[in-house]
Amino acid sequence: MYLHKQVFDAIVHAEAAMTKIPDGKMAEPPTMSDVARRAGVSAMTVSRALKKGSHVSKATRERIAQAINELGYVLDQSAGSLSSRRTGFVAAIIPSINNSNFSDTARGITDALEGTGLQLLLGYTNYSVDREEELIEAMLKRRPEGIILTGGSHTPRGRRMLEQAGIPVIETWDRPAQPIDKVVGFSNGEAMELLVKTLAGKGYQRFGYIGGTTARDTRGSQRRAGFVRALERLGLPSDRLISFGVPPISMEQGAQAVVNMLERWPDTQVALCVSDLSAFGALMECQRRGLKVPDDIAIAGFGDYEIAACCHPRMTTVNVDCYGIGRQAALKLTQTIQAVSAEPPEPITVTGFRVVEREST
Amino acid sequence: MYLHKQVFDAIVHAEAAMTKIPDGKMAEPPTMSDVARRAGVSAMTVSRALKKGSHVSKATRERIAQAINELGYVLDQSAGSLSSRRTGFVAAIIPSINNSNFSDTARGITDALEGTGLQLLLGYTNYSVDREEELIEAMLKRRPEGIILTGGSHTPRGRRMLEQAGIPVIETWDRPAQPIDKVVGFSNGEAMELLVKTLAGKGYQRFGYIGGTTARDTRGSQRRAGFVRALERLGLPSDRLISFGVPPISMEQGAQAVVNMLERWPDTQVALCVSDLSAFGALMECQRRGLKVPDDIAIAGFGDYEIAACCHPRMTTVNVDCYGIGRQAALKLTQTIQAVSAEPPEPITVTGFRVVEREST
DNA sequence: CTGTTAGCGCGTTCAC
DNA sequence: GTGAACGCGCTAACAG
Repeated sequence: MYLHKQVFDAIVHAEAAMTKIPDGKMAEPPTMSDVARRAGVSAMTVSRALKKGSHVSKATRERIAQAINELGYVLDQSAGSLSSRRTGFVAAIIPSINNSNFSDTARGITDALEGTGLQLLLGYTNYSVDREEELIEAMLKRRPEGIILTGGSHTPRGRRMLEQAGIPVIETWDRPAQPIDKVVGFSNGEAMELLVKTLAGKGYQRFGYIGGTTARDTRGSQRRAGFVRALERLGLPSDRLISFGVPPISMEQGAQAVVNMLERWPDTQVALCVSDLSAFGALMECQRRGLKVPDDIAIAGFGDYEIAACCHPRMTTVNVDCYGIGRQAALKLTQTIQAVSAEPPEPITVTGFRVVEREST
Repeated sequence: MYLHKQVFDAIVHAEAAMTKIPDGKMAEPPTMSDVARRAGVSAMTVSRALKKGSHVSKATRERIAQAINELGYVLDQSAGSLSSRRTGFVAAIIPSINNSNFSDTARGITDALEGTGLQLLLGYTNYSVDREEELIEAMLKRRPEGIILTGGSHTPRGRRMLEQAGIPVIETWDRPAQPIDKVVGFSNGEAMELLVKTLAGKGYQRFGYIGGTTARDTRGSQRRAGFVRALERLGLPSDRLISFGVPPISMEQGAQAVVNMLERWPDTQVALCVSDLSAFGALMECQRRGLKVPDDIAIAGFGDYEIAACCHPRMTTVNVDCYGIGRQAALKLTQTIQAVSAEPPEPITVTGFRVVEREST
């Protein structure tokens, strides 16, 4: 599959560099030495010219720039990292990329990394801890300078790899009982408790809960636990729980679940859903069936997705600082990396949440 | 920031490897030689044992496995790639991760890469070609074995880097006039034309279009062009065009745009939107204003997002094979990589689309 | 089945 | 301001 370097070099230097070789195969990219030769300097000088803040005379810098241009040279960073012992990227693992809560977190990470010389390498697990373990290993093989995880549940082997990786580890979106290293998150249970209390304060008494199978979605099961806890404290019944399939939870599942709930407990006053997406599905299904929301049944979600602010009626939900979680996680990461020279950051940052009351309750 | 390797080694080998050094700094990860020493073999044998399909005796394989376990060793793939000249990953650049159309494509890529030994490295541009150029460079610095792009519009420099990278390049979600290399996509213009024709066939005559500022969203502007073209062919007016801000287009923008449209052209019969998300925003806004959809005004979207099938009334839209685009792009990529030994794939694959008629029209 | 040698492309380090 | 030697951690190639 690969030609010998020498063979390539012969061709590359005979033809113009970096064009297609006659038989259709691709040429090898030029190296720093190729650039150096063309510019009449040493490779070291090219390396310096490519790094900002290093002293190279204007004249040679320009000759090098021209050579780079002519050859279409792109630095081989993997070779550079080997030598400098810095790979220049951090890994982040999120459950799903198609979920604006988590992609907002990714955006927060990206933004906070801006200007640090660190790049984000993103992976997604589809809510599977086994897939997470695979990803952790695949990431660590590339030697990230830090790693950001979603949640505090990992396989034993995944956890062990993280502990031994010798890099900062930030767990987010949760408050793990036994953090691996640093944490940026909030209690999903408390957030759901707050929602229940807020709605109970408005007079609702018969609450139902719609969520996914608990085993697979840690944050979802914490929200459910918070739901039950809050109702128990209020002395209200807490047994109206509908579970549907595994995450990623779909809108359609919310639609089916609310039907299920109204069949079993027709006098339910308010349905709380594990996320705005299932809440939206429930809301639309109610409308389809001619039920008035919130008069016939109230509905609330979790996450404050765009859809919650835009649907009709607008959805009551819990806003969590997705973007801020990402920003602060990345910040804590870079601070930890620089901790040799500066003060190490706090091990735990608790992020806020708040109930957003809208028309659906 | 970093200690000398020697210093680390001294500490690491004095203490147990890979634990925190007393003062809180992290230890360097163990190397293959560390594992080899502990297992009483050469580094090369460790390398072989780590690679499936290579012949290492059961006894030594087990000793190595134990040493790896005890040390918590994880292969340094970046060093390996330098030597083997294979990085084991492909790059994909999509406009937004928080968009189920594109994340479905990413999922298709991931799935098609399964078992090939190739990993996906994902980047997102926020619909900016400048950001795309940055990403292309950042990706190429890590030497991907192939690259998958969204759309056919790139900066001149981005295009040049891609042409010279010496790796397969797949442009997707579009049919570029001058492809860089291979293409997996469809004509966004034709797809929108088909939607217009289908709805005209149902008797609609006064069409409006809601989309983003055209300069920034190539696929959006192609859809708009298709809209205009189809109406001209049908001899119907094609001047009812509402443009709102830059992508990513939000639901809220769709809501504002439909209001705008109904103020300017109150007798509009059907509003076509650049995507289901803006169409949904428009739909909800109409309901808020007491307009009946589709009786007072019909609405259609583009993309067949989950929300289109779930909202009330359900949304007419154009289904495009997002997942299939990803699958086929990755397939074409791996086929091209292996093309030295096998048949090279077709340069262009055209993917399908179809109108999904629902209740909103 | 296993070891040795060499070198991947670059940055560190030191010398000039 | 510039260059030469060396090594990062690993694997290809060859030898045994």
